[in-house]
Amino acid sequence: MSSKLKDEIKQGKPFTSLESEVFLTLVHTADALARGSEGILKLVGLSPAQYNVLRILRGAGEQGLCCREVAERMITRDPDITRLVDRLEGRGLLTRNRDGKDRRIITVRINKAGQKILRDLDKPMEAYNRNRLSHISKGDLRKLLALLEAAREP
Amino acid sequence: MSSKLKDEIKQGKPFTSLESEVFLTLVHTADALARGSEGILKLVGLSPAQYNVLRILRGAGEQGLCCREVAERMITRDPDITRLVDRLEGRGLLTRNRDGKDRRIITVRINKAGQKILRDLDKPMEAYNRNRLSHISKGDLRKLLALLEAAREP
DNA sequence: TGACAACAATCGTTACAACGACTAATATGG
DNA sequence: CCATATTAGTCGTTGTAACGATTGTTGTCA
Repeated sequence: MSSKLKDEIKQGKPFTSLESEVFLTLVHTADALARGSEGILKLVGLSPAQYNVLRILRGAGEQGLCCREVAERMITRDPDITRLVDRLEGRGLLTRNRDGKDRRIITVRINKAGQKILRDLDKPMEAYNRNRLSHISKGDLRKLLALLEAAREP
Repeated sequence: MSSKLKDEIKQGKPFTSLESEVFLTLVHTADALARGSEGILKLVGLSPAQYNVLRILRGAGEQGLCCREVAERMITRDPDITRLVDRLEGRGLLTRNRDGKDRRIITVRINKAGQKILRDLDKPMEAYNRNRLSHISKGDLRKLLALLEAAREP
């Protein structure tokens, strides 16, 4: 069972370290899983980052969030939230308002249309995630989760 | 230790399933690790995909590979190898040749300049990977590797 | 207070990813 | 052996990710 990725990419040399092998396998696995979910998102014309923003805003509720907070919560970092939010606003899925005391801040809120598109995606996405990982036991999933969180630590 | 990502993204609702939580944490962790290595690659002006292609070609050695084979071995899928190879050829890091019997096939080979740029990156990349994961025991790294490989299974 | 640092968001530009249509070369099956 | 399918790679186009510079606003402290 060792060095499956090595076989797959058919490289003669072994990995230089266990850490590097974990690193490459982690990125490879994440890409493979993400690709699958992109297929679902493509049906409604959302990019993974756009979907992520909408879900963050749904989680934030009525009060909304400012751009910086959205950026901080993204699963995948994006250096230009303005453009990302621009496109979602252009499609009528969220609103922007400068309503706080601090006039630098723009509050972003998901609207009805945005919530509807998320509701339509909830079941297929959930089904995809469960299917994709259904062959791994709950115990192993919890172990994987803990190790991934450890790997993300500074 | 449970639901660290939930705290981090400050979302009120819990995850809809353990599988979804693993999915999001996996993508998030991979992104965090990949971002760090991009900083190293940026110093020499390579994208992660370009770096990946060069490493694949180094692994393939003298005989080189055709575009399709390069695509298959990529850690991160890319639907247009032509352009990717174009840029690397434009920077003089690899060569393209139509030298087989099957005249559809273009063989791509890394050259001296490409090998040099990889050699310059080897140590910093290795150091980054090891540092980033040095707080996890070898046993846990092996466990993580096995679980990631399982997660990538169809 | 007034100069300056820090911060929130935006914008200009460049390069690249993604998708599909396309050309050329080789296999296949009646 | 010819028509057709398949395969390898390329190219046109669109949208967007990335980066840096910029604008407007608020905080800070000499």
